[in-house]
Amino acid sequence: MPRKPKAETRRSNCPIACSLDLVGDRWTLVIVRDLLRGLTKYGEFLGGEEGIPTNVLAERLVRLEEARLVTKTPYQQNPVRFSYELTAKGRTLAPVVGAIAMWGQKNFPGAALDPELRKLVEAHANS
Amino acid sequence: MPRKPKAETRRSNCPIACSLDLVGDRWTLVIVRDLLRGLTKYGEFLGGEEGIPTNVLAERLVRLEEARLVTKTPYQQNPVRFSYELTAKGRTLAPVVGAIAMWGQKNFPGAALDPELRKLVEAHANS
DNA sequence: TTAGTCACTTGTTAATAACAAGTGACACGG
DNA sequence: CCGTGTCACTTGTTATTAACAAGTGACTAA
Repeated sequence: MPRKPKAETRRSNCPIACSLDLVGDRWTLVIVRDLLRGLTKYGEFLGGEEGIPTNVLAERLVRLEEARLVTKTPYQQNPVRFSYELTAKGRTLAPVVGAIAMWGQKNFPGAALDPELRKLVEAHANS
Repeated sequence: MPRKPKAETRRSNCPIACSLDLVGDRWTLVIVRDLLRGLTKYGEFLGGEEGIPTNVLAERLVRLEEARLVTKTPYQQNPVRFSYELTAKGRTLAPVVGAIAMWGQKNFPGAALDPELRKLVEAHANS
């Protein structure tokens, strides 16, 4: 069951399409949102109010790691436990998460952004 | 043929999660990209270099219409043909498409943004 | 009459997501 | 030492969605 042909075939040279092949799904950017908020542990992501399925979370984390947007480092031994953090490259996603957050706030009545996250996002937004 | 229960259940009140439920997939924002570029006809979207499957395109267009991001209007009779255009609300997606485009340009070597689109995106970006 | 275009729709199969349960390594309490 | 519990996953199974292929209806032009 070696599952890794991993063709890495771009469907086009458009930067939008390329980006969407990596982060264009319902879950990846909510994980990035949580990483921006400072969450680090598997169980913390799992416990979010959206209720991400565990296998989806595990798969996305390895994908983000492979793309060098996230690092996985042990924060304790016995038993070994890992913490996930955004790399510098991963943090450059903040403006896209911010733009989406702004758009969502305007267009979904009642939707409110975590204040901690809002500060982070406003640091990148200008207007 | 019961058409749609249409639960419209938000998985959370987070504006990011809400937005991703609407536009968080591999195709929706490439359609929006093409709309921003001024494409209007079904066949034009279908003919893009990414090669969107026709049933996916049809489904996304009704979804965008239902969300009032896109209007569908006949531009000729005999036979009737439609043109698709962004609404004012739809055009407010420009900053998120722009942020994604910028990110993709930085992170996918060789990816180049359509110049026409770049102008549009730079009008919304500041930095 | 025949061929062709456009904008879809309708299958059918392949891939992915969602849900449920299980696993291994350890810590702690009795 | 033994059972119970936690954490971070993995493995299966079913449901939903995407991809691919083909067909349809309303025309136009030859």
